[in-house]
Amino acid sequence: MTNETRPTIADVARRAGVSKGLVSFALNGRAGVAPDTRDRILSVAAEMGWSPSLRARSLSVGRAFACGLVIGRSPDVIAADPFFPSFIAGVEDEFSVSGQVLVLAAATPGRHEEETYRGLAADRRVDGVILSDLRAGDPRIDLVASLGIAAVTLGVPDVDSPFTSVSVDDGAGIRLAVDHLADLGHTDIAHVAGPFAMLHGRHRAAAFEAAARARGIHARVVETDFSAADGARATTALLDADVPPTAIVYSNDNMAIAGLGTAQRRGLSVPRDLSITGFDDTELGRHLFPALTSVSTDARGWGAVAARALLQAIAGAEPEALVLADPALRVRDSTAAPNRS
Amino acid sequence: MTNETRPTIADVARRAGVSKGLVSFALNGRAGVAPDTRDRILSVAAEMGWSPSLRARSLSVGRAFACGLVIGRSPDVIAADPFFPSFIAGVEDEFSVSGQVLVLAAATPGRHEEETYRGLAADRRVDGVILSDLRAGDPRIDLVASLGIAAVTLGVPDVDSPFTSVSVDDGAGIRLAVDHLADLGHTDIAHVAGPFAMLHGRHRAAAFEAAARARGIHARVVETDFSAADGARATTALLDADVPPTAIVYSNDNMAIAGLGTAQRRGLSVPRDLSITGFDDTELGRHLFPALTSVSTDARGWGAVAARALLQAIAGAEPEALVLADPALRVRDSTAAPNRS
DNA sequence: TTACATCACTGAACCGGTTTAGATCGATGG
DNA sequence: CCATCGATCTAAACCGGTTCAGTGATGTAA
Repeated sequence: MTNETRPTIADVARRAGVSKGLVSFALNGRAGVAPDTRDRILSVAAEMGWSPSLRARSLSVGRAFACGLVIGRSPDVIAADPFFPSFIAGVEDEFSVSGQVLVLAAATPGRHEEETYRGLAADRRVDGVILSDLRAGDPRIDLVASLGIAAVTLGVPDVDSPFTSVSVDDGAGIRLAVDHLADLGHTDIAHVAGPFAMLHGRHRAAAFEAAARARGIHARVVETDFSAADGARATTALLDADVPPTAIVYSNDNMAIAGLGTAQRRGLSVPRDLSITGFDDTELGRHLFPALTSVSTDARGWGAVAARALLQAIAGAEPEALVLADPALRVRDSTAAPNRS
Repeated sequence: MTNETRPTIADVARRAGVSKGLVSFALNGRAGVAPDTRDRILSVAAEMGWSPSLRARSLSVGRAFACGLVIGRSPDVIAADPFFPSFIAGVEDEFSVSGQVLVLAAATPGRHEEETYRGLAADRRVDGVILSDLRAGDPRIDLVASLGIAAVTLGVPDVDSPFTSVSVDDGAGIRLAVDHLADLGHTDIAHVAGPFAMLHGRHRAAAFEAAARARGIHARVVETDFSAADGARATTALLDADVPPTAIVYSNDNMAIAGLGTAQRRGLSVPRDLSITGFDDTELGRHLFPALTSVSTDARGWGAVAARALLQAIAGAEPEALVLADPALRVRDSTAAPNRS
């Protein structure tokens, strides 16, 4: 147990022989403090091991020094998705150097998302939030705006938004995959998409159809909820078709892995009988047999940029539209020329 | 934008014609308030849409109403591990009903863990922390104790600890896997273990060796860092042996999946040539080919129990040692009798 | 020499709650 | 009839910072 009474600003002021206010000025580097006085104050503070109470600061300046991330997917789907951990690591890269902290809230099905945001705002727990998994006509934009807290959206919303957006052209990633398969000679490709209710699910599907059209390829799309189970189901449905596709572009690695298992279970050989591409480029995909061709995005970098943008928004910066570098395609062993036997 | 001036306790007091103190008493359900006065105060408060400022409360009662979880693994390893998301969902199950909030901090290699804890404590950001991934002689126990914040450990530390521990006998899970394989006729089983520096990695390895000894089985253990890459490397090493094992017990699903890919890449058929078991029972494992036999633990339930225990510890409860239900083995298609050809 | 800035600093109000010491008042009891 | 008591309520201190108006002292220009 440490001695419970930490020094306060008043202790420092007394010891340095100045007023509380001056200590505050010295600490915050504000003008109007003589250089040698400042040094004396700071050294006394250091000597006493004083650091300002965040709670008191928080009350007087009216900021929480914290930002929130509400995750709206079900735990199972998050658990299988490598995006959030990497993204969060990126956010921390930024926050840890700026004294901010990340508050995580999970809005599981039982606990509705809106209350979670309202709760965070009612308590003024956070100065801003990161809105992920943007949906079509996402009600959270207006909700968060009306709650009066800052925000950054991951992706460009399809409704008017007063917030900075940070996005990746994941359609470009899908196009890379389609072009790669077309170059290999595939003419019948399917896309196992994420939920159309989510903007990125919808964007990727649209990019897929556009890329396929551009290459004169027969395209079909199956919608899923992003889970491995649904990825497997979609794969089964595609392979059950009268004339199944010769390649499948999945919208995440997790479903691609489940799809690979599904194809193999039916006796198909990948990539001989079916080519497969993933999205996320997870470490795991590299160790499958065959190693998964996948679209690589920089989730961690995304997190860092989003965090930085959010801090600027909290500081009052004008909203802007940030776009990250395009994803890249990592070609491995799960794609090959179609088997024309 | 909402009107920025939210009502304060003084507004409510004025409108209800009482003093600030009495509003506080009424709100916190303390004795000494006449029933009808209390009702009047509460209805005025509700009518004005007042909720107490968490910041002010935090300053005056000296609590943060938040708990921390510091994740010490590298983002890649976390990304592949379904434990944390599920665990966090469980923590949220508990926190969301008790007005607590979870502060997540990632101590990535660049940013040392100790500073992260010190930072959280220096700012009094959190009232308690959850210590996960316990290590041998874990220095965090003493550190956190000296920092004067409450804590709960996931697993029983091997050093004296003033904190409540919440644990699962994951050794029991490993034993189930070994017994299952022994029952199938395997006499030479390997274990791809987690880092021995982590207590659960060590425990599972010890349980493996004990279970193997009990069944008269030739046992070998390879240590890894829990990553898919290391799981693949360990598998390669095992299969390169003069006489390779006929079954491998992995200490997480992620490595088991990488191991499966590695075996298949060498032309081995699972389970005919090699039986494989995982640990975590991830959704993905069910959709592999072959579907993965795995040890199932209740990470979400663990999170809920740990959260509850931490709240009690913050409230001043005596430390105790909580043990959750034993894990179960989900037998699927990646295990079979050894091929004695 | 006077007027006026400027600089360094103090004192007090303020953020919005909680908590404690005491005031008021009707009821009880001897 | 007066002392005591408990219930109800108020006023003010307190948590630990930030911020702002104002005070002296010093320097500079007229």
